[in-house]
Amino acid sequence: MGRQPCCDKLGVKRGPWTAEEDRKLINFILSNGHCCWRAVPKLAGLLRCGKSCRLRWTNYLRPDLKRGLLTDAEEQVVVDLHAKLGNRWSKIAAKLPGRTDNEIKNHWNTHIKKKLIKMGIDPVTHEPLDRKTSSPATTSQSVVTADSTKSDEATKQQSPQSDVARDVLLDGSSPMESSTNTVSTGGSSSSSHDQDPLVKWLLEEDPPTGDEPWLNFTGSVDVDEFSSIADGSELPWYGATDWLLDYQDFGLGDSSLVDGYMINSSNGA
DNA sequence: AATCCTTGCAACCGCCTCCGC
DNA sequence: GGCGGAGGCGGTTGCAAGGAT
Repeated sequence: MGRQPCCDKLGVKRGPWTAEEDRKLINFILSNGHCCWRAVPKLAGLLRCGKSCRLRWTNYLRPDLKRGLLTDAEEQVVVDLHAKLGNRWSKIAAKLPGRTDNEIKNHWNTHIKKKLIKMGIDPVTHEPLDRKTSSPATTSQSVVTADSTKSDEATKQQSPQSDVARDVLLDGSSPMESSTNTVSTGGSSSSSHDQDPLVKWLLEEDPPTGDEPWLNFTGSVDVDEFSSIADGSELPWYGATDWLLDYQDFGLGDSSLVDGYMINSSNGA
């Protein structure tokens, strides 16, 4: 049986989102939440597929997102988590509030990977590159690490060798050494992950907090009235929307979005 | 100044997992 | 237990911006 496409490709817009589309999506989710992504585009008046809407929201529009490059400390956590979890970006992202799996994945591929290679660390196995060639047994074990994205068991059997990358970063020239140590307790001498509080934290399942305002926000804000909210303090995520002020930096400053959502600008300016 | 190359990131695609029926 | 729909995830692509030549 053929798999049904997630959405009818005919009449579905693709490519970069416009400010107007963003505005519609934000308006809709504010008013209704996102109970059913497939229905969102239709109800929001968007010619997008639900998947695209979800992606846009989670990766870009969500009000709790941090913007900008990952800090050194965050980068360190990513390396740690990657050594233990492999390419499970969503799990890694879950431990970094305000960061998305896509963002972390991109940052890994564009920054961290190169950094590790430069340091002589295999970004896949987190082992020294030279050791990889000299020890086939170790390498094959490390492949489990790399392929462990589908296997929690494999992840738990991870070799302690995977700490090498973290250790190098910690012992290296990172200016965030002290701050990373607050996260990476156990440091370079951690030979047993079971005793590492970080590992416990890393492998912990995230209990759903249910506090996410955009999930719980089922109030009936009238979209048309929304733009009339003067100071923004009535918004569920008030205080977490600073990034919206940067919209003008994205070249969207002249859009109608500003009228409706740049509430903080009228507040702070 | 023009062209080419590299980099960074948003977005898409297809598969996987979960959950309700 | 099987099936199908929906959401989630990770890999990959395409393009714009910046840098190098």
